[in-house]
Amino acid sequence: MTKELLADLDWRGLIAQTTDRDALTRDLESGPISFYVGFDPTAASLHIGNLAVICTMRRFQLAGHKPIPLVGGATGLVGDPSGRNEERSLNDESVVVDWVNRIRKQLEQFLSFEGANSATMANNLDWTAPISALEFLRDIGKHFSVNQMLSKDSVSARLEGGGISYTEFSYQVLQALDYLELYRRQNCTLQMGGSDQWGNIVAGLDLIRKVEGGTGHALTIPLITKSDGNKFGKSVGGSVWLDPEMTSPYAFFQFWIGVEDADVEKLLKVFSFKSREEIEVLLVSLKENPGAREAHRALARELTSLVHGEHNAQQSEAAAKALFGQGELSELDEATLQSALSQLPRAEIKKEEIIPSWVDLLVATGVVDSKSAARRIVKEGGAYLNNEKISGEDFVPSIASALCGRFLILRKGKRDLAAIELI
RNA sequence: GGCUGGUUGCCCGAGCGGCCAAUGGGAGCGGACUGUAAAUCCGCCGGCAACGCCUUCGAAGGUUCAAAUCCUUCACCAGCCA
Repeated sequence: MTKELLADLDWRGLIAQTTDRDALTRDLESGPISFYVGFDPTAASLHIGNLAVICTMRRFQLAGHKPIPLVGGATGLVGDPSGRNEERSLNDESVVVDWVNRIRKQLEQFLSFEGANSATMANNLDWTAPISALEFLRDIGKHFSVNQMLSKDSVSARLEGGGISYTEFSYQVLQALDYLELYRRQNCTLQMGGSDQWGNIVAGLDLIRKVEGGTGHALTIPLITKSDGNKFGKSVGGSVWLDPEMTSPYAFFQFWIGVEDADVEKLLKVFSFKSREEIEVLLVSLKENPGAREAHRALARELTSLVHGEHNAQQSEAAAKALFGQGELSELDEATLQSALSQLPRAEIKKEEIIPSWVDLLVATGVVDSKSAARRIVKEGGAYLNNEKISGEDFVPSIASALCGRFLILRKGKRDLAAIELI
């Protein structure tokens, strides 16, 4: 077992809080342990916000430990009050089932399911669904003191503010039960999560102690914030998703490229699997030659590759190069153009139909969500066709302007691109 | 269970019968400057067949020529009392 695991995590700023640090260090060094991280299906995809803890899981596995990614088929039906000041609205069961499957697939790509310390997928619905309400109250509920439950940050914050339903109030019990079950079934002795999960994790430890007389560990990682204090991971259209259908590999790549200088160091440490030495080299470059943006590029490359695969990462970078470059778009050959454009939001129109206005075309690609917004862009001087500024709200591209006879490249502002293909 | 106050656009938060698509701040978007960065400055920021029309101010009804603003019922929240 690598002894430096926790030290490395420290250096990366990935440890917010742990239970007895010495005991944890000892256990981690004395052999592989099983650890779990839960992900609730609150959307059809995981997003960048989940990535920090996913990467941390991966680091543990690379260090020889055995990950148990848990998808919350049960907890997702209830709703975690942590970090929210309002009650969630419940999602349909069928929707949650669908989301569970999608998220499970996404998690699989970050971990290895082979070898001595292969990962094991878990779903808390497996042990939660069979329990009757009475069993739950008698066997599990009895171990919880409402006084303690009320004092948890996640609950007390809600008592001050938006209130909390009995359903969400019970959430911590379910999560505690998860830890207990995994402790029993797989000798899982560590649960990790975002710092907002501390209370829930500790509830699990208490339960393990009361029911089994056992001990385990808790480790939380900090919430990743931007240098301006805002929540990290929001982009043009909202969250940056891991699902390529929801956030294209190109958009994903662009997200990292566009990160503020002040955040690069933190992001490299949190997300990159490069060694400390390699990261330090990049940081020197960032400091001495910021305009070259080498650190940004390395970050974007590595993460796009991790999430979307090497091929998509290269494609995205090539697309950015081709489309952003100072060179003439008309000089790009058809193959390059086509693969670059395949990364962009796009729409198709039939050649024999009348070509709609630039405004209509932009709306068709989904880059903006109303014609008003598109018109505004034109009026404000942020509208381009094939990298040439256009003016006039009624501007209609000509067929002759199509690159290679079939592509129109729309641009909104400095860096928001979309493609139209004439078919 | 009673009383009082609250529910406004992505978020916070003004408005308390017509001048309200609704002040202000934040976020976001466009422009200038740059390095596809930050800071700064300027502009925009419900929708549409667009000097007009349509849909928004918790939900449903009602009063009025006219309601986010008044009344009724419902839902949720907060505080005080029981």
